[in-house]
Amino acid sequence: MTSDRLRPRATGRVTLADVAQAAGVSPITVSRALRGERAVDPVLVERVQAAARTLGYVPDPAARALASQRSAHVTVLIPMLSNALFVDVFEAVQRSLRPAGYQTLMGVTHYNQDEEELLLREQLVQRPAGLLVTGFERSEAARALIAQSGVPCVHLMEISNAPGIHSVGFSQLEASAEMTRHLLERGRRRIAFAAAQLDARTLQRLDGWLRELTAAGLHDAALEWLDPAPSSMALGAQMFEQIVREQPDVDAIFFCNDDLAQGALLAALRLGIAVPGRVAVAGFNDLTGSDQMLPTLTTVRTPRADIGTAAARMLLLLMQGSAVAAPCVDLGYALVVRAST
Amino acid sequence: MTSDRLRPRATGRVTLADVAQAAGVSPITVSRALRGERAVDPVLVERVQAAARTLGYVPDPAARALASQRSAHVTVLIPMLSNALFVDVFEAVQRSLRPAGYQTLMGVTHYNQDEEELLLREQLVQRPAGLLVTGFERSEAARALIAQSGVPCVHLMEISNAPGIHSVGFSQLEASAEMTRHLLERGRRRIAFAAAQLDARTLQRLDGWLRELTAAGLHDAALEWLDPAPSSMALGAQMFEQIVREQPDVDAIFFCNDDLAQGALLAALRLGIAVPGRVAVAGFNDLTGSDQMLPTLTTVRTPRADIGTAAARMLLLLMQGSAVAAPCVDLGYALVVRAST
DNA sequence: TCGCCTTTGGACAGCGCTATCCTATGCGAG
DNA sequence: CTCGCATAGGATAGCGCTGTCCAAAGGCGA
Repeated sequence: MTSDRLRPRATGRVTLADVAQAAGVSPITVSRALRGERAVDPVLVERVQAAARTLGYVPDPAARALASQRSAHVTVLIPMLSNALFVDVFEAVQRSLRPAGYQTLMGVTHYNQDEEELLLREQLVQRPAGLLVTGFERSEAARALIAQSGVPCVHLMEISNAPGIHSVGFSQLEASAEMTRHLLERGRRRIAFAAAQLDARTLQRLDGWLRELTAAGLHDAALEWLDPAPSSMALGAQMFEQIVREQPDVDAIFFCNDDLAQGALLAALRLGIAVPGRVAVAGFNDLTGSDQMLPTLTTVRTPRADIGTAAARMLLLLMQGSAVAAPCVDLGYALVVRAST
Repeated sequence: MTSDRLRPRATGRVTLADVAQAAGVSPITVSRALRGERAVDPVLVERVQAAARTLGYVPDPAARALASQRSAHVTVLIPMLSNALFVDVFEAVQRSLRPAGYQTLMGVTHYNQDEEELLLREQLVQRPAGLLVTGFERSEAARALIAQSGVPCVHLMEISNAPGIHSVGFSQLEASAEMTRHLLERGRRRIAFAAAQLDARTLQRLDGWLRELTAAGLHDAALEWLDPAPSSMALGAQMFEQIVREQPDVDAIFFCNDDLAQGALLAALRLGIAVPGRVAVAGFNDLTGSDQMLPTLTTVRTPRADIGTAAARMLLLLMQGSAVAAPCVDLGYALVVRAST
């Protein structure tokens, strides 16, 4: 006979031991049968599952975490919630992870490395089962924390072929280069690049634009407009006004995010500046509303929901210890040509 | 002497016992000193804190949850992430709860009662320290789950004076009524109400509009435009076109959310319909971009960040067992009159 | 001075689960 | 027929912390 108690738990909770008693097996067998861990006689599995169902047994995550030294939590670190981009990624992640029994915890770094490091420290203490982080730009200490923790980690948004690194994203640089080529093909020659929130991805987009303009022999430092402030429609409007005022010969502006571009389109309407007649406007990410603007906004559709889904799938594999066939998944992007160019 | 082990833990983790040994006290004293629980000699507290700092001790949340039967998690249930409204509430909540040592877990119900009930079930198993839910509209079973769990719960967005209920929000009905009165004062007589995503709050806004129009003797069922689809700029544009086509004498449209109203303003531009000349347009929530529209959008500013902050503060009190002076906090709203009316 | 009550430290016994080791059984090879 | 090995169930011992009870020390009124 097993050693499980006969008296009910003080807490009133249905425990493994209760199920074990009902099924006439030992608690450890219940544990194994329910988790599908090790081989258990199918007949017993059936009996255990029936007992668990009858008693309404639900495993206690805290006890499980304590005994096994790992939780069923996945921490997702994203830069900002006000950018719909990351909200979409997060929701896709959660949608994939929840059915697999994982809780998703969101940490917002506000584009701040110190804050990210602190969040990482706080989260790793909880022994998350997995980690999802945005991009590769972080402090040395943060990098070390991740590596030392041994927690499986997948990087979002950008891609890298570095050994041991798992990433799901697309080439920000190539996406930006493609948009720049599109503007060149439309005959634009004075193509400005306007960016806010100067994080790593923004700068990669800057590089893509730079590469193409340089290749075409059309680069001019006066065409670079970088503002470290957070991205917003208001800022886009303001940048647009400034650019057309200070560089009247500009015939296209490539904004590094759609919210800036949307603000710019509205500013153009206010100022009576013809788009794309006098100046073409392009955005990035294909956010909500870009297809409603006047004119509709040409942009780059980025696969943010797919990134979330694929990253979650990869993390699931890593968490169960499986090998990942392709540790670097490039989901690409799509140029969406609308009326603004 | 105490019974703490001398050999290091197998996991290599610094435990309470290690701190106890270093400080020369029993583990339970360390526990109490660190939590500020019960009275502990200030001298010992000092010594324990020093030892903990030196050893880099961090409490294990799983062990704590198992022993105390409650976690340091707070679950926030919101309807939708695509509505910036809830994202803002959530961020404010997290910002207030994190410094207090609580983890925030977000559950998205997609405006679906079954999904909410399932989420609640999943979450309550984890014995969260607190619960934040949106509004009062939920299944009987969900209500019972919350009540039986004994987990402190604060309701967001709407307010109620019902006994035992804790809520932070504002009167959706009064806010809507105020906007309707504003339109009436502007001389509008055929004021349509256009809503999507027909949840409880939307319907309260409908009631506010209805009350004022009825009071003014101007109600007409043909002015009600309700669409159960999710709210979006595209839908707003579509509704605008339909309304002006089917009810050409409409001289104002009050949209129940800013994204709809923004879409409507853009549709008006496309169609060459003068706003507010031929028809005034009003929104609700004062979302990003409403101040950038052409014309800028008249709307109701709702205190979403404040709701998150105040709700978190109230929950913190409830979680520590304190009495809450005012269980129903009305944070009000502000009519923001801009150019579209 | 005695007895009672308050204050504060500690021992003990779990919380509910799983990692680890051990044992019993069955089967094929030699 | 024996040995070795694979398979599957179980006993044991925690994981790291806190709730509960107990005991020792100190304070104070009668």
